[in-house]
Amino acid sequence: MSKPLIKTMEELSVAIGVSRPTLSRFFQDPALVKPKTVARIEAGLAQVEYIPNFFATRLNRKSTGIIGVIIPYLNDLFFTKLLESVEAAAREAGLTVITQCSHSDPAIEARAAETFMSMNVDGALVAPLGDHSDQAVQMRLRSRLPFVLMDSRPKTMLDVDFVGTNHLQSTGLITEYLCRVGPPPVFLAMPRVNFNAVEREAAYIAAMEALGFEPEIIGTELIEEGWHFEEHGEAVLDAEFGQGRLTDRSILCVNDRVAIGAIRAASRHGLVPGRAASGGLRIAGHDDYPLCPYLNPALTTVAQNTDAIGKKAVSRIIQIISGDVADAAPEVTLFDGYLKLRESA
Amino acid sequence: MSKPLIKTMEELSVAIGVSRPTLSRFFQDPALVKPKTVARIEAGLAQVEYIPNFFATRLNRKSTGIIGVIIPYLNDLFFTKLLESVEAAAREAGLTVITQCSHSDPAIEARAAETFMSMNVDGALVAPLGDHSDQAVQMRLRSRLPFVLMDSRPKTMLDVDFVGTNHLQSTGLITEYLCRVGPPPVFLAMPRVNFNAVEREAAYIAAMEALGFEPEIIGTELIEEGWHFEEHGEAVLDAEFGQGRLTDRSILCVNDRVAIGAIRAASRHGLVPGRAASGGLRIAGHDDYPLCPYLNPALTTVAQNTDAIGKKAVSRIIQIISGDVADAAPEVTLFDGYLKLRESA
DNA sequence: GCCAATTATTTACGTATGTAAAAAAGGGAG
DNA sequence: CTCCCTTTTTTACATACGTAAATAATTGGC
Repeated sequence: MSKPLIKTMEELSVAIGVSRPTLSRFFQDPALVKPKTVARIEAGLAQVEYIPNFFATRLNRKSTGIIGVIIPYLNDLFFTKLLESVEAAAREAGLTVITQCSHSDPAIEARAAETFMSMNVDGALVAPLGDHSDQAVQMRLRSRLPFVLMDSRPKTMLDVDFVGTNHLQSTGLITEYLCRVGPPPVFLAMPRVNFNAVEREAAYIAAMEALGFEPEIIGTELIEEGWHFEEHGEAVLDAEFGQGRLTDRSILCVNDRVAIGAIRAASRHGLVPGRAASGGLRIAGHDDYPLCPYLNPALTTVAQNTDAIGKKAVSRIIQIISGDVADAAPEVTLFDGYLKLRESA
Repeated sequence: MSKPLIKTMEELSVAIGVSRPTLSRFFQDPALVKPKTVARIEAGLAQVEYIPNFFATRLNRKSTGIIGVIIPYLNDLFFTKLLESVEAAAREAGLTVITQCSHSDPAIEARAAETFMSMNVDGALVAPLGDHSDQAVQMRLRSRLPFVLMDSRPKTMLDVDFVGTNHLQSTGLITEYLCRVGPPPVFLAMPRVNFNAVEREAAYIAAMEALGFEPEIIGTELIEEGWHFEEHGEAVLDAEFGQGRLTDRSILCVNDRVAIGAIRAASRHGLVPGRAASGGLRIAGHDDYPLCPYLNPALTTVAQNTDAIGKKAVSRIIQIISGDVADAAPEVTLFDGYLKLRESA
């Protein structure tokens, strides 16, 4: 039933009767070995169980064929979507991806970066934690190997390859939409610990001013330590609605998870946000979180093109790895968001 | 600004003036080296940039200190929650975790298993894909290294260490609850590609029969290729409600993501499921998906103790690794679910 | 069937670190 | 101050495989 287990290429070479280096070349690419020998090796391989040691191969090769990916949270479908896209693109390119999650902890994020350096990964793709990221470690990582930032970019790391969403465009788009179909929106922000959040806030202000409206921003103070997005959205609007405020306004949430909380707050106060709503309340989000179509009401939002972001991040890092970069000039790629009109606004 | 980069322990040893093996022991545990020498090494380390090579260390150590984790999907917060728990427990135990995602593809799952074997990981924690899993590869993995199954268990792998939820209890609990507060529930199942789904279905039947009710099951036929849970739930109930059926019944969904679709279908038909609902429609789920409290209505469900499952899986694999297992007898640990009464039922 | 050119295989060395056994250093008692 | 014992450090070898250069085998042309 179970084939004899062979641990090293050396053993395998005596078992099959081919030299070890030939086997090494076979495992890298069978085309490098004479077809007749290939057949002999494959016949032998069918008789035993052997897998080349991952560490030994990576230790010796010029290139490890690994790209390291760091994402900040796991409990957010936006990042898992992004990760799916990255993994798919990497797989297609024949790269192994090692993912590490920061779990909201700068120390863990820093250790992940060190792990990647110690692995001699071909390149690193990182979606940073935010303000709390240990930027010294990030810069060290960047200085040592091909490095592409994804999703959000610290103000102190502007001179870095980056792939993300054009928040000026995306937030502008939804702001304009909301202004077109109803009263100018209030912006439901969040504590300013996240670069994208701040950027969206700024984009909202710019769009409002361009349209001649007065920006109004709520929800920037931290309500409770250890908060989550949904909780935050619900808490802020619960307080507002409780005082009878904003019940007939348009509310643009900094992201969909906050909007989910916002919708919940609305329903707790007997309000039904919607385009044709009786009271005039509208709620919109940002990101196109996978569950948006299933909310009640279904959430109107701006989609981020996570698929394009992931693909581009991988293709860019491959480009840097292969060395055919025009200059030392970092490339910044921003994808446009697109409206997802549903029921809530 | 940037310290001189040192690539090998050898270089470091001449730079500091300590022998390489002493450095090796220092990096494994500074306590193995004389305090005076430790001070000298640390002083030297502060002057340069050096990180021991990940592959070289793992290649040589008796134990790699790595546990491999396989999860089936990334786009499901249940698994990300489980993964968070596993990573936290592993970190506490000083283990490095390498996670691979199957992306619903048995071939990828199989490759992940091979990667772990080629890494000589200390142990593997796997949440299998389901029917489609390549069980030969899994069994090979299991035969070669400490192996613990999480979340769901193929019928062909009963003789394996397993940590999961007691679905007989959890599904029984919610079934009984629904029977107590309203009409006996219909079970909204799904195509039988998932072991847990089948188990919950069976548990539902058992609970209903024990209570003297006739089980009713819907949604087992596949409606569309490439379906997702939410979509499935919505499609099945949309069809039912469209024909005027089930609108005043209790509906127990095989999991929360299906329930999310179910609630959506209800709302599209103007139905508001709830304990005090006018029409008598009730909807309940299983898992306590993180967004349940924010749905409209908030979803009543049975929570799986993902935290306990993750912790136990890690402690069990550590136990197997350290070799102090009573017998070759695999251990099966099932955690009870607990009711989360909210609004929908 | 023989020789040169080409391709395939092997020899020999390299990779960065772990580890057992041997050597050296240190520390305390007499 | 010396000797013995303990703790550190070093020497020497091991890990599993990649790779350039040298050697052997193969093929095609004559």
